[in-house]
Amino acid sequence: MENRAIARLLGETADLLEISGGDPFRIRSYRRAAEAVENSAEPLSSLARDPKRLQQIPGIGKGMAANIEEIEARGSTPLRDELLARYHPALLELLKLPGMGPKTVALLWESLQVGSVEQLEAAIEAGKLRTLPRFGDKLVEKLRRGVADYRKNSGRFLLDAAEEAAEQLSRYLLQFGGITRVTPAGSLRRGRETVGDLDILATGPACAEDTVRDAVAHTAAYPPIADLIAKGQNKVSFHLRSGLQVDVRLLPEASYGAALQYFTGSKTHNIALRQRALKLGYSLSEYALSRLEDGSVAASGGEEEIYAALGLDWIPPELREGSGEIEAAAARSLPALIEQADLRGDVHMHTRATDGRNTIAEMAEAAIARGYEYIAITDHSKNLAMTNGLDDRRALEQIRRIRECDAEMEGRIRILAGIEVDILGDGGLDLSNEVLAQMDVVIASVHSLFQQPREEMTARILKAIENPFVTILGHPTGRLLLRREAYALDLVAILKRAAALRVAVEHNASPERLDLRDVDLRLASEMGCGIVVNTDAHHTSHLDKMRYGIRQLRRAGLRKQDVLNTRPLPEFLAGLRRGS
DNA sequence: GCCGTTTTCGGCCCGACTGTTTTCAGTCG
Repeated sequence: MENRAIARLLGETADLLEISGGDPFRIRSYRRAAEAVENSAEPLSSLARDPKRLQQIPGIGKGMAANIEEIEARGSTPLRDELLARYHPALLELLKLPGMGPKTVALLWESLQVGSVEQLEAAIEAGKLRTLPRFGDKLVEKLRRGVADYRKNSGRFLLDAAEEAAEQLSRYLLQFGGITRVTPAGSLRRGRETVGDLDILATGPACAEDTVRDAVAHTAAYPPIADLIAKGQNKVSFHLRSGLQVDVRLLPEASYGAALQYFTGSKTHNIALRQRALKLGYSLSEYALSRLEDGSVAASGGEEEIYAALGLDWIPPELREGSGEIEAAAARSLPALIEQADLRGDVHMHTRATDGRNTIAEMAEAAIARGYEYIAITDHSKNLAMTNGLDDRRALEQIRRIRECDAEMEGRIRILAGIEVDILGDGGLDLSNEVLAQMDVVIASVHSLFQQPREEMTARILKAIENPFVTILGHPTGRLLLRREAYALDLVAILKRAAALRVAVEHNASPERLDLRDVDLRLASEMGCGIVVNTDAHHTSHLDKMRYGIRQLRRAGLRKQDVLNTRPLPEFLAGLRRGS
């Protein structure tokens, strides 16, 4: 079973346990285990036979290792079976409604036999909720709205949409005299591919205790607000019209570092950090790191000083997922993560020859403006007819135009000739080897393989990448690989053979499609498969999306040397040949 | 259920907001 599926079962058990009123600490240990499993770089299915190795994962002890083994063996645990016999699985959906926690779910179930979103809706309409203790008009109304919102959108937002919303809100907040700094925190700062809600931190003289009231009022008056969820002393929560939930905190300068640390999360990271603080005689809150003995402040203004006071190197937000980063920071062994400035080239982009918007020269100029030393023009091959894909003849013509344009650049940038070739149903390619041999970069993608029997896909991908001219395994293969369970792909076999795996930035992806997982990038790197990050730009402006790809690599803990297109051109090209 | 410079028992992160209450429970991040 895939790690993610195991994690889901453990998390589900935690939810059910919570509804049943179980021991909070036992619940927490299931949650911790779920996160540990999800973040594990190694597939647990390979570890499950060896309890000793399972137990080396922090948060997994003897009992949890046994649970995981049983999940691997038969898909559930005795505790989970018992809980599911008592509670309907649809109860778990109820937990997703705002204002609905385990206690309320249990109450609704036990007193009204309400066990699903549908039944809750019916109970609200029938006025049954008002008979329960603690259920006033406001709570019932909140649940009614919650059900409506749940039906409307239960998804997360793409990083770039969240970033855009954050920038707009920042501009508005900064108009208010005395708000001097606005910083996005939460999963946006951690660079998650999708963002569930937006955490925004604001500070400045206006956020001091005696004046914050006006700043809060200004925040709550933000025009795009669809509905206000909460307004407190220094916190405002609301939904934007897009449905994105935003939490704004207005805090005095003195506690900005502690607040930024706190609101950046992740939750797991923060819990681990607080435990460490306690051991060292401190207490950490969103206001300060303070000494337990007398409550005096040890650090609060900046993140660096807080981490330093706890004996840690500053931890980049992308690594704050509670997966060993604190231990690494204590041992001074955090990786020096790749930076955008390390990149020397973007090697996947389209032009007007197929479905791009710009010419070769325009793409090259845009790349020069972004400081690149080389690019590759990689239009589609003929199998993607709807994009006007290139056949052998047009591909040769395109190579000639690229070479010509490259010469005209007079060394300002190198333009490589490339192609995004399709892996056909039988594992063959839709351009001839004679043409592929003249390309500098051949990205093999799997558009048409989706139609094929799933159990044969591994063999077909392997056959395709055996072609000596194929240099990068590309889109949407990456996503396919990640859903290896669903598509029955042998990820390890493929990564062992592939020269390089492309990490693409999907400029037009939906949240469901954008699910490249950090662990797979690490795994690919460990298997000796090169990593290439590129944008798949169809327009010059798409080149700016590279920053999202960089965030993904950073979250996977990758360094400059792990990524091929940080290298000078000759070494980049050499890196595309497996084993060299 | 996990974990150990508090080490095999007895701990386990912290604070704010809301609604329905008059001292607090539940939810949330």
